[in-house]
Amino acid sequence: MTASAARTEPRPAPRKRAGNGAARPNDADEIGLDALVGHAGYAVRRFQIWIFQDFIKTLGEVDIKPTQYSVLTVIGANPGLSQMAVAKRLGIERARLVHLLDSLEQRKLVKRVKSKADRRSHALHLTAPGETALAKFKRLAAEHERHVVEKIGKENRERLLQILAGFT
Amino acid sequence: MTASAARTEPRPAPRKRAGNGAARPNDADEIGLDALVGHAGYAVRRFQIWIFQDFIKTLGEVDIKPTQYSVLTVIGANPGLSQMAVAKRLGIERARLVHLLDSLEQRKLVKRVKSKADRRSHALHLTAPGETALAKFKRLAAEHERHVVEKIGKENRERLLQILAGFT
DNA sequence: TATTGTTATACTCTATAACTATA
DNA sequence: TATAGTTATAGAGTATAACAATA
Repeated sequence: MTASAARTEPRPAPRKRAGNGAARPNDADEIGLDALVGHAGYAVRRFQIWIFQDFIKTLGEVDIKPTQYSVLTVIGANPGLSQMAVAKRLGIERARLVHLLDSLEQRKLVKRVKSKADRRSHALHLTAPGETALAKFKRLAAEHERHVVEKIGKENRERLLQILAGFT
Repeated sequence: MTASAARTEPRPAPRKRAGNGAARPNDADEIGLDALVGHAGYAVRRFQIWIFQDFIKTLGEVDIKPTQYSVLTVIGANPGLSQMAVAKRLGIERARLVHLLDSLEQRKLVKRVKSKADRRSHALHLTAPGETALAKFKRLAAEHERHVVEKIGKENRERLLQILAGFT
């Protein structure tokens, strides 16, 4: 066992407070998380909420959410993709992608082109204004990414990306 | 610049495919993510989805979701907490906690006790069967945590917990 | 028969607002 | 006035199922 021993096992609850009239920690941030501190999922979820909130705020002026950004980015880098291909790649339900694309198409950022090879499917492309807009979104997203660096540090962000590289 | 240089800046899109009749990557996993690979939020979100799915599956036999587990754990470690205190500590809307507690109370895992100090608030406690059940949930959660280790490795999980320790 | 895009439904989660009873 | 718990509503997000057009 190293100094940073595995904390996979449930550890004894930190001194339970008396449930009686004694001062209970209803007030401050002295409420113990107990086993939660040993669960990666808890920290990851809280971090994910923080990071999405910052993304939404930073790209608020252009009204682009993380999922919309991911769809635009993938279409921009792979013009002609079908809706199924985008949905599978990003782990979005194809039924949901329909509504996402409806919105992006109404905003004239994306266009659905009827595929000649397979007339069931649509080839997805950015419009000319869509290309311009995406460039701006990427600049704002880079600004958001700098907020992440400010929050957890440059090296920690690098490590995080390396650790999670498998979850493409 | 080190070998693992910062990838905060938007990088040139990897060779765009021809949008014409050439083979488009609608089929395989050769679809480039472009700028998304440089965003911590994307990897974190994908990982968070994976980890929650594994948690839900691993604790499926006892029908406990991550949020329910977090509520039970915090009440177990801090008996007598008010609903507001739990909601604030875990970042849950107090309106939503009402329904979560309704469900947990119906399952006889938690009880709401009228507080004598402040008759507006409820002191939250685990029931006796709730204590027993939580012990089992913690064992299953530890099993889930071992799946995380299998997925990303023991050291990487440790590093992740350290990096995200601030997001309590 | 199977697949693509679509529509529809239901359930969860999030975000608000308003109400009540207490403080 | 303000707060704790509750109720209600609307909007995302997720999970399904079913349908039309096409393969």
